[in-house]
Amino acid sequence: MRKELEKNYNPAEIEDKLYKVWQDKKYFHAEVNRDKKPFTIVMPPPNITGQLHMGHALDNTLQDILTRFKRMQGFEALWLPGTDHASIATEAKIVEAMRNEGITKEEIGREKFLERAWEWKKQYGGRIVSQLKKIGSSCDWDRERFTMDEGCNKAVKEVFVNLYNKNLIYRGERIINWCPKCLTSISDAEVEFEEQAGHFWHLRYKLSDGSGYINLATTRPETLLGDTAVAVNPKDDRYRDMVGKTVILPIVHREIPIVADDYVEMDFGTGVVKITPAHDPNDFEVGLRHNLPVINVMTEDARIVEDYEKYAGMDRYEARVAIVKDLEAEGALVKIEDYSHNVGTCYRCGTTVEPRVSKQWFVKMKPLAAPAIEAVKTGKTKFVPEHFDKTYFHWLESIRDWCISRQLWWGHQIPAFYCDDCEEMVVTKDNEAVCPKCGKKMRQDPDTLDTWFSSALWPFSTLGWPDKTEEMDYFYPTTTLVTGYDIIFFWVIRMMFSGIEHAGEVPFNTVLIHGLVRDSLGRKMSKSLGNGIDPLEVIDKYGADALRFTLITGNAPGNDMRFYWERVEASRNFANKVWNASRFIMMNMPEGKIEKVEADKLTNADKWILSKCNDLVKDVTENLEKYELGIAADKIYSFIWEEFCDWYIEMVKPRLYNDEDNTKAAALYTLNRVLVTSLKLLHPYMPFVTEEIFLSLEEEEESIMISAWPEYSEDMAFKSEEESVETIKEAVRNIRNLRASMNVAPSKKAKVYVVSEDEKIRNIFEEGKVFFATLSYASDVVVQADKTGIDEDAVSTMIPNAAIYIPFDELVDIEKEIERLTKEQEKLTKELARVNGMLSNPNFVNKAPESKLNEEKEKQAKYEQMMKQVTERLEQLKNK
RNA sequence: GGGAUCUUAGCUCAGCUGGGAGAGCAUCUGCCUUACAAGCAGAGGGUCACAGGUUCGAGCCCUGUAGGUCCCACCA
Repeated sequence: MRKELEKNYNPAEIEDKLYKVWQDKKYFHAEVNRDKKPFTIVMPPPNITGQLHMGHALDNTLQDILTRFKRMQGFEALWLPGTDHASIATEAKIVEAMRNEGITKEEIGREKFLERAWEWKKQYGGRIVSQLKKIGSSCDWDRERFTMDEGCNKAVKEVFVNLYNKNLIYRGERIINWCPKCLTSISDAEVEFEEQAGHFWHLRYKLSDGSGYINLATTRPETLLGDTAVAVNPKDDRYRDMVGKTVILPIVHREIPIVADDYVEMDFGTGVVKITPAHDPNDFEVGLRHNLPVINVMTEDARIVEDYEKYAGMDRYEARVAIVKDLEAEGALVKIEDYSHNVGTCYRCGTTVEPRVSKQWFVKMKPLAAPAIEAVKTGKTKFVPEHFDKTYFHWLESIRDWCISRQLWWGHQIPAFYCDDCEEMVVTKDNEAVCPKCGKKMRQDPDTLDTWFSSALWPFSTLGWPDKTEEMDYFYPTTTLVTGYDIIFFWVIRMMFSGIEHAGEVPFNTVLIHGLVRDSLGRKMSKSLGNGIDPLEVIDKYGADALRFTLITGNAPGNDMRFYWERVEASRNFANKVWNASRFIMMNMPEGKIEKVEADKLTNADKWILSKCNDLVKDVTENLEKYELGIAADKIYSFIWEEFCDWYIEMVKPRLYNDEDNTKAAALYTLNRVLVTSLKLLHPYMPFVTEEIFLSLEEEEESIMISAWPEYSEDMAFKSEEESVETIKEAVRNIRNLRASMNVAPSKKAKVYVVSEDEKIRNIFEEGKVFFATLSYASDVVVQADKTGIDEDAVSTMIPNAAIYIPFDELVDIEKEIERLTKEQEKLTKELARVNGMLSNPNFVNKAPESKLNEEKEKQAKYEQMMKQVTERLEQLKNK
């Protein structure tokens, strides 16, 4: 007995249940299977501290659609999930939690801190995973990984040592971006610039020889403590004589040189720059060129160092106020101007970055970047949409060395060891090292690696690399990477050069880029604005299928989208539509298996929808293969709703309700076949509702998600039947239109005459009489070759090669009828003018492709014929 | 300063290799027609930002202009 479905689709009741079955039956699991082709996606690992947001929902829906599609197509589809340790973000959260308890990480020490961190991971790492399951992600949880698990750890050490041995990793004292709040270095990519309102303090420095002053301006007067020079442009005539002289630095009263350097722009400000090598990356470079001393004036947390007694311990902004005041007192302050400029901030905490000179580890980027550029240039890896490759190239071409060491505890500790006695350094995969010179046990570098160092290895570290595993051999390179454009720099680029360098091949063939999900006003969803919409709330209210469908329709790849509840509602309505169509079909379905009906037993209507469905299969498959997920979804939507529900199901009703009808079996077969095919095509998008229906409908099948993807079949292409039914649809539409414009109630049925000299047309209407009658509210349909017996006052409408008359007697208003037909005539006149214009243009006739030419000729014939009909009818009415 | 991208119906957006402008929502008019009112049948609504060019033909390709968004960049 087939299960009866509820009147409305209720996602909440079935989603978790279905997901559990899928998981228990291991449908998500992939194994090396040499009989099948692999399809691989590695999931961008969400942070363990994170909670599911719309970005994850979109990202994972895209991946799930591709995975489910390929799995059904017969690929060994592996979607490998995992989480990221997110060093800075996680450490910051733990430190904060500890602060609330009144303890610091230094107090409990590294070991105890890491214990706590792992505890935290255990507690919260699972949260995001369970949330990913709520949206239906069909990833292989048996292969779930973590960027700090044993395997990843091994890969990280391997990579570090390899790069070090190739001289592609080095340690050095450089100026780096320092976050005074997170108390760690961060990479260039982790600095976000924001426009801030500030000031320009115009200062004047006295020349040591007493010959005058030099004026300059600065946005950071507090760094003056660390100034070691003043610079001008060598071509600047105004200052040429001063180069080589010295000035007295106000407040500090240190004597510093005036140097000439190209870096200085002559026409900006006074053309003079104060040089603070320790606190500005450009100044640092100038300092190197001129051998200037580097004077660090700030502590790790951006307070003034003890050397400057008066300001010692002051925060950089307090010191600014104090120093400006003292400059004024000294007569060195000329004026203060409002000025807004770009300030670098920490992408994690938003604190203004303090450039700082310190000893850090770096990856030498140029040699690694070159092959990564090449791989995209030669098409080994393609971006979708393509234009994102420009972003990729630009970044890689102008890349600077990557600072990878972090002054944090949570992360991969750098595998470098130092001897405290002889300063010897060893880089090794071993967990301990002994000094090769003095035999003493060495001390490991306390720093950890940038989170992105380990995520860069994700596509192969998760497959067992550096070991030569079967998985690595079979699933690598992965097929597709799905991610947002906002992390191309952080992640995609680093995976690319890492994959090429270490695994010997690009990590993925295609990078599918998507945009951001914004709120309905187009703003970024953020915690501080409080405008974020929780995907779980959406799922709760409307179901995961509705959320998924909303996220991938109505938007082109790579573009941002706005989130509207109305759109979710529309998606939910669609799920409900599918549900109800299925419910209707099941209500009419007899017990037992549906027998296949051969083509010669099918009606035109059956063949029409089967043929349309066949085309849909082809289109959707092609679109999915080209990553046009939104287009494919639109096609499925309009096929199911418009063609199948609004037309075919309505056409077929009289046959179902009449047990005498000898085409009933054909109708049932067709309904079933089209429904099952549509469900399969829809399944990657709406996995839950399709599965629930499929299981009630196809009792002998195990699950839609492991059923075979439909394939286009020549046997199901019925082009002439398609045309026949389209002709009848045209007639139906005209009649409905007519009735609506005349305000005829649907309950009022009327006789409909179809008049055509064309026998073929008459046959079409005879064949489709049953459904044509229902759809056009006809009490009776009469098909004939001429107008014999038709009331002169009948209303009429034309379709190509046929006229339709409805004798509405009392309702007919001849004047209005003439008016209506005149409008139709005008319309046809316009169409004819267009098509005649084209066909009488010799350039068009000579140059246009033949198919286009024929198309237009057919239209011309059609319009001429209709014109003739309309004109005749008008004559007739006017002569009355 | 450089680059990317966008400008299409009242709103939010589709529109694949150039061949008669589409969807959802909103609006208007009828319908409780035994799958669905989360529905059905209809209707209105667009100089495809602007100006040139290529082409038989341009929303789509090229050039320029205006406006918006985003990314990158060391003008203190």
